[in-house]
Amino acid sequence: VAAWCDRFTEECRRRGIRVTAQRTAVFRAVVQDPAHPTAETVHRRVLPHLGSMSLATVYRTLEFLVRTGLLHRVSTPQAISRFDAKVSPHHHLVCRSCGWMRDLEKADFDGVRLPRGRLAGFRAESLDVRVVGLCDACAQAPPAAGKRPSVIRKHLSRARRKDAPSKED
Amino acid sequence: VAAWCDRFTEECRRRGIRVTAQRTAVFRAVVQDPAHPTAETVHRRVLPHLGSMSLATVYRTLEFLVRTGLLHRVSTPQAISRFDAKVSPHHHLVCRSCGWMRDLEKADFDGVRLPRGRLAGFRAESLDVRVVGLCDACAQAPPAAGKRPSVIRKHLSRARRKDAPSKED
DNA sequence: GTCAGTGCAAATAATTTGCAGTCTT
DNA sequence: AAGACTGCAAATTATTTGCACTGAC
Repeated sequence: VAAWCDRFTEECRRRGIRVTAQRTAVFRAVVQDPAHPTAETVHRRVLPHLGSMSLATVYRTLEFLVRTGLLHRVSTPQAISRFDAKVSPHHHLVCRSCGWMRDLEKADFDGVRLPRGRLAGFRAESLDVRVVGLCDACAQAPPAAGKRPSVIRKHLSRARRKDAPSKED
Repeated sequence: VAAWCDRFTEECRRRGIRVTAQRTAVFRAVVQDPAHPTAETVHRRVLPHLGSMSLATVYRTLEFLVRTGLLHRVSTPQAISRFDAKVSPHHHLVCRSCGWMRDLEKADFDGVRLPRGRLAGFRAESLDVRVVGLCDACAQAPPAAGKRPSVIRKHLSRARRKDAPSKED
């Protein structure tokens, strides 16, 4: 973990990217969280280390790091961006209910190959296998009576989302 | 295509779901568009047929159809929801730049299996292979000088998004 | 006739941005 | 010192919702 952050600093220096406390903190927050945090989760995690950091800067920094290739943006069924510090090829487990994610090793799907001939007119760059389902917590959670867990966004109020998506620390 | 709509009507009747012009139109719009339209694209496509339909109803209807299992919601790198009328297992091609999507047959990745033992504490339900890259149009598009195509949302202004994401009819 | 379904406009929620001040190189 | 980075608050954009009305069964 610390190694990643060192490599991060190196990489930035090498590219002439300024190394600020905020950038380092954001990068570390993503590295530390295997659940692939949202911008808001990153913000919350970064605050204790920096005293203060605006959410806007978190967004700007995440965006910046994605653009420079130091982070990846991953999409979830909730249509809320999450971020991944592992930029080498790998796959994902994703909870369709809360958006929680976890990495799967590339080796878990080593046999998967691009289907030749199916990709006419498309420039394929990467292949991502996602296993979709329910995470532990959501599988246990009461099915909410008659309601099915499909109305996604509105149930993830700012307050609640603080807990679910990033269980581990 | 027409067959799908018939099956749609049947299925609704059987379940006691009211069949309205709007629902039929929304369903057909999704069926007809292999690029997996966004809510707004659906809205635009539905207008000529109905004379008028509010965007709010489009959202409500899409949400409803997803909840009843008649449509699937698919996530994109842009964090904007897109919809898919093919509810049987299959895979996707997705453009990382404009969000355009296309189906890949299940057969294209038939060898893919869930990695046993890797899924402890996770209730896997489905497996989705996504080939990420650049669609024809985005691959041709000028790289915008020094800018990389990563600042996603802001470049997809309402006006522009009308064109790109749903090329085919 | 009844109640689900719809339109409209206002409310939310995630994300972006203008501007002025601060800090890295 | 120069220009990149940040904070704050306001702006955007996608999506949802309250309420009154209409239409499907």
